[in-house]
Order: sequence, then C-alpha cells, then structure tokens
Amino acid sequence: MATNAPSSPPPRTLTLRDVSEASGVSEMTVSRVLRNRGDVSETTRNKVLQAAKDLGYVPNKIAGALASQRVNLVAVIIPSLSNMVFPEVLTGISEVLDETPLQPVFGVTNYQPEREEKVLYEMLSWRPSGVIIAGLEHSEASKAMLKAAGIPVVEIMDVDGEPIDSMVGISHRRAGREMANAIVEAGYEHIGFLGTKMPLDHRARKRFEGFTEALAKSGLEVEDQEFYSGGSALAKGREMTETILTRSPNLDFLYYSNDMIGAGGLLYCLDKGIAVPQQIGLAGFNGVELLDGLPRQLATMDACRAEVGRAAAHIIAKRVSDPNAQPGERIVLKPQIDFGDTLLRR
Amino acid sequence: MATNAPSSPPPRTLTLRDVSEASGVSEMTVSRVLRNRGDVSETTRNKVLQAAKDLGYVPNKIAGALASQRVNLVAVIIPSLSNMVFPEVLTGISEVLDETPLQPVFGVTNYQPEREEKVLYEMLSWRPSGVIIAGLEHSEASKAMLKAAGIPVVEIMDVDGEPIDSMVGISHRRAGREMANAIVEAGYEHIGFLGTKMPLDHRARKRFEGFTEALAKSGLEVEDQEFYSGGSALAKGREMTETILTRSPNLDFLYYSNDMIGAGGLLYCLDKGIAVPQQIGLAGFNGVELLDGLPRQLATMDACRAEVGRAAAHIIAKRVSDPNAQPGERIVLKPQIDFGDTLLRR
DNA sequence: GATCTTTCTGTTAGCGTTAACATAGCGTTT
DNA sequence: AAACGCTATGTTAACGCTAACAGAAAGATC
Repeated sequence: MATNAPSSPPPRTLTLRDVSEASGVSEMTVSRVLRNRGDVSETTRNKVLQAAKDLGYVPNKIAGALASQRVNLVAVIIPSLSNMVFPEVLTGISEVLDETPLQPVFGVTNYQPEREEKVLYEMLSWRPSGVIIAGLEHSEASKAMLKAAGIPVVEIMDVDGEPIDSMVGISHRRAGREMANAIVEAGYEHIGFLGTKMPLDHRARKRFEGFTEALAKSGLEVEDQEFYSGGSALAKGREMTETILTRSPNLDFLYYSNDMIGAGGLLYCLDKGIAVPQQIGLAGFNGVELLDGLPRQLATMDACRAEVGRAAAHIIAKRVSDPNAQPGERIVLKPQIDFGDTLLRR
Repeated sequence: MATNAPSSPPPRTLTLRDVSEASGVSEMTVSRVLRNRGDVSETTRNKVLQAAKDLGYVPNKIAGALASQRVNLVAVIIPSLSNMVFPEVLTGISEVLDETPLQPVFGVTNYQPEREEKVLYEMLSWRPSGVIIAGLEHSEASKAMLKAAGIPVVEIMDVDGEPIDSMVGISHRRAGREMANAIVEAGYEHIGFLGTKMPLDHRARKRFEGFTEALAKSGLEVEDQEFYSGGSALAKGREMTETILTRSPNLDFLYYSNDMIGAGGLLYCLDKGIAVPQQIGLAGFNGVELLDGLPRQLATMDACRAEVGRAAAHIIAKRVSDPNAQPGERIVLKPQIDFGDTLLRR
C-alpha cells in the first residue's frame, strides 16, 4: 500500500527541513527567507519562496517562539462579549495591532474572578508579549501572576484605583458625578436609578457611587432603585421602568446604568405618552451608536471604547518594541455628557 | 542580599527546573504532578504543588506543545464582532469547550478574503487542534491550507455549498424562500428589499437569491431595492425606508437583510403612522433578542447562532478526543419563521 | 597576488517541555 | 530466597525552530 487514502492530506505536517530539501538550501537559510531576516540572495530567496508555496508550508510558531523566546501574542481579557461595549474595545485594539507584528488573543471571564484567574493563567502559559485586561479589580492570585509575568500590563476601562502597571480609561465615579450634576442643574429633584444586579461589575458600581455622592452634595438622594439580570436589555428596561414608575409615580428623572435599558425606558415613556424630558428626564451610559435611530436620542456619556482599545494597544506596542520604555503610563480620558433629547439643558 | 530588588519581578521567568530544585525531585516528576499524569506519591505531589505555588510557577505551554505535539487551541475565525451575531456564536462555542481541555482563540476577518487568509495562516502556524470558520466561501489558498492542516475543520452559519470537512448552520437560500412564501401567502404583492452593500456577505446574498427565486415562482419580483454600508444600522434602517417608500410609494412589504435595519424601518413606519402589518408588512432576519423591547415585534427568522456554535464545538471536541471519529459531519438546522407583529398570517 | 571586506550560507547548540524507556525500591508469590 | 510485579522516580532524546558564530565565495584594496 502506497500511503493512505487518495487525496488525503500528507501524513506528516511539513517542517523547515522539507522546504530545505525541496529548495536545496539549509534549514537556516529557509528560516531567514521566511522571516525576512538577514541577507539572502535574490536567487535563493525566490527558490525558497517557491518551494514553500508549492509545498504549502506553514511555519510552526510554537517551535519558533520557543527558540527565539519571543511570542507575538497580546492577551486581551474582557468580562463579556454580549455587552456590545467590549467588541468595540477589541476593534480598537485590533486596529492598532494590525500595523505591528503583534496579534491579539481574546479571553472572556463572564465577570467572574475565578474565571478571570483561570483565563489569565491559560493565557500567560503561552508567554504573551503583553496583557490588556479590563478593570482594576482582580483576585490576589491574578495580580500576583500579572506582576510576576514580567511583561507590560494595561488595565483598561477604569481609572479609579491603582494599576499594576499602566491603565487607560475613564473615571466612572466622575461619570456618575457629572451626570448627577447635570441632572440637578436641569432642575430634576426626584431621581430613580435602574441598573444591573451585578455586584461584580465594578464600573457600574463606581458610577452609582459617584452619582449618589454628587446628589448628596446637592442635598438630594436616589429615591427609588430597580435592578435586573439577564434577558433582553431593551425589554428589561421597559419592564423596570414600568415597575419603578408605578411604585414611585413622583419620580422626575431616571438614571440607567447602560444605554440599552435606558432605551427600553425611553420607548416605554413614549408609549405611555409621558413627556420626555419635561415630565421625566432620562439618561443612560455608554454612547451606543447602535441606538442612533431611536425616536429620541437618549442622554448618555461616551465610554470612549474604541479609543481605550487603541490607546492600550499603543502602550503595549511601544513597550514591546522598546524594552526601555517607561512603564506605569496612565491615560485618563474625559468624556462629555451628550444631552440628547431626554435631559433638559441648564 | 537575599534575592533581587525589593518586590521587583524575578529577572528570569521560571521553568520546571526551578520547581524541581525547590521541591527536590526531578523535572519529570514535577511535570507529571502539574499535568496529573502518571503515578506520583501523595507526599511528593504535595511537595511539588506547594513549591510551584510558592514560586508562582506558570507552565510554558509553548515548550509543552512542542514536546508533546499537542495543542489545546481551537481557531475560531469570524467576519466581524460588531454584528452581534458572532458574539453569540462565540458564546455557544465557549460554553461547550469550557467543559473540555480545549480553548478557543478568535480571529476576525472583516469580511475580507485576504484578511481571512492572513488570519488563518497566523492561526494555523500555532498548530491548533481544530478550526471553526464562518462561511463556505474561501480563497483557494485558504481552502488549501485548511485541507493540508490535517485537523478537523467545521464551517459554520451556512450549508448552501460543499464543506471542506464538516459544516453546521442553516440554509440561507431556504430562509429567503420561506420568508418569500410567507409573504406571498399573506397576500402582499409589492415587495421591496433593503440590505447591506456588502458583496462579500455571502449569506445575505444567498438569502436574497432564495427570496427572489421563490417570489418568481409565484409570479412576483422585488420591485425596488436599497442598500447601505456602515453607520448605525437602526438609523440607516430609518433612512433607507424613507428613501424607498418615497421612491416607490406603492410597496406593501419590505424585507430587510437583518433585524437591526428592519427595526429602524419599523420605527420609521410607526412614526409616520403607517399601519403595520396591514398597509405595509415588514420582516428582518436573525432573531436578535436584543430587540425584544420594541413597540412591535419584527417578523424574523432565527439564525440559531448559539446552537450553531455549540454544535460546531461538539464536533471539534469529539474529533479531537477520538481521532477515528467520522469526518464530514453535516448539521442542518431548520429555523422557523417568527411572524411577530409585522407580517400577516395566512 | 596577498590581505581585507562584504555578502551570503552553513553548523552547532540550545529554547522548556514531554514520550519512552530505564531503574530503584518493596511487597508477594512460589 | 529467587523471581516477579507493581509503584514511584529518573534519564535520555527528541519536538521544530532560531541565535550566534563559523566559513566560503566574490570582489576591493594595496
């Protein structure tokens, strides 16, 4: 019997040696050609490239990385993909890394510290050149791993706390405060809050803290609250808004922890013929472009998602290309309130 | 001096040898403990685990993979992250792989065949155990790479064509046909189509083909069309709907290539006081849960995103754990029309 | 023409881990 | 007590590639 079944893939995967034999030069020369490193004559270069192409050779980065002690991967660790926020961050990261030899690898934690720890461990075991990780809150073990890894680490999306190395993001406390101030200045006095039932979403928590703190300074407080988990955010926003307004009919402003539930609330108010923003004002958080087509534009505050991704990627790229670059960079973005059509001005 | 600078990372990353020296056993034994492979006495096991923990050792999978010729990665290649569709597929994949030693690694192509080729090459160079890739249309080079890789390949989201190995998805032609038939049966006669200006979105194209084909069988045709690219889908849906209805006021049905622009169209019609579904019927595609809170429920057809992800992951997991498992599996999911509130029944 | 450059190619020795085999120790069997 | 079997550990040789150095070929300099 010759080999195996007809037109089946070659039994063994190809190595440099195969290309080397096919082109009649040493493995080292093939390696040089394929990596564009060192001087190789035009003639051999072409010979090698042709052979590699004919054979369908794909280099083995595992062996390459082990030999060179260099890995072009950047670990990107985020809490969720369904949130719409994070895909945008990833897009920003990819955009920048595309112009470098670096390649992002994503991991998702579902907002669970144990998952984060596991994902981080898995990723670090591939010895990436850098880590981009959402948030500043991590388990002790995770922090220890990040410190011990000896690679650039950028914590993103939040700047209210001490980073391990670098950080890029906005202050969610400040975002909460500014929205509270805008609401107070606009003259609203009976304020309700609607958010996720997610104790581990530290950024939502910080926004809420900043929000209540700033209200308190004006002698106000959140008069009623409503929380949800799971399900379609738009539908939940409707339900919760109905619930809270039924329970506390005198509320004149609703602050939502994200734009999707805010949009649900907006649709509910419009359905019920509630005058927005006169009778009730509304605001969300994130600046989700997706919602641009709604009948009214929800007041919100941009979380600068793509920009955060780009900045984080730039930091990693710089640190990787220049090992002497200063660590501990801190980039604090300052988003402005977008008043939209649901928050009175002044 | 005890070790190195205070609280600075160790100058060199740790290896098995460090753990081996710290625990007084051979590297091999450490390796066995850390992988739970082979017999190791309880005493040494604990000694080793303690030492590894104290040192903060993280195994080097690069070296491990090279030595064992086994890599626990599954390459997942999708066109886009901003589409909402794909994050759901990824969630389904993760869900299943979480219960195996396999780990997904994502790559994004932005619907560009050249990007797909590059991403695929990069991923294959890490010698993953399997590939999950969206669509059945790939460049010749990509197909060649996939065939030559000698690993299980699952093409997902579409079943209208010949897979390289396995496939999981729905027939978009059928989806288009069924929607056309439902529309015709409901009595609509003047039909418009609105979609993305994206020649490389083969699935949208196939839906359109199936749609027109089925209309033709009933003696009907698409009377007007409108295309967009970029921007907020909801807003675009509004604009396009206005444009097409202004140009062709006698249309009585609008078929949208996705739910987001469909939702924009729905909001537009409601704004204008158009009677939906009597005066004009509407339908989209995908079954986006996100939209559940809209004033009316858009007629749509589920693309079974999470289910597709799960099934694909199962195929890979099976093939990896049992090298004799049959290749070429084909799973065709059959979604039903969801009439919602925007398509008359019967 | 001998020496020195410069350009190109080859050789050797790992990178950190694991597969496969070897061996030490110890209780059992006959 | 010799032979056997079992468990627990160690030794050796890859895995496929690249860094670092070595050498050959070809031209340049004196």
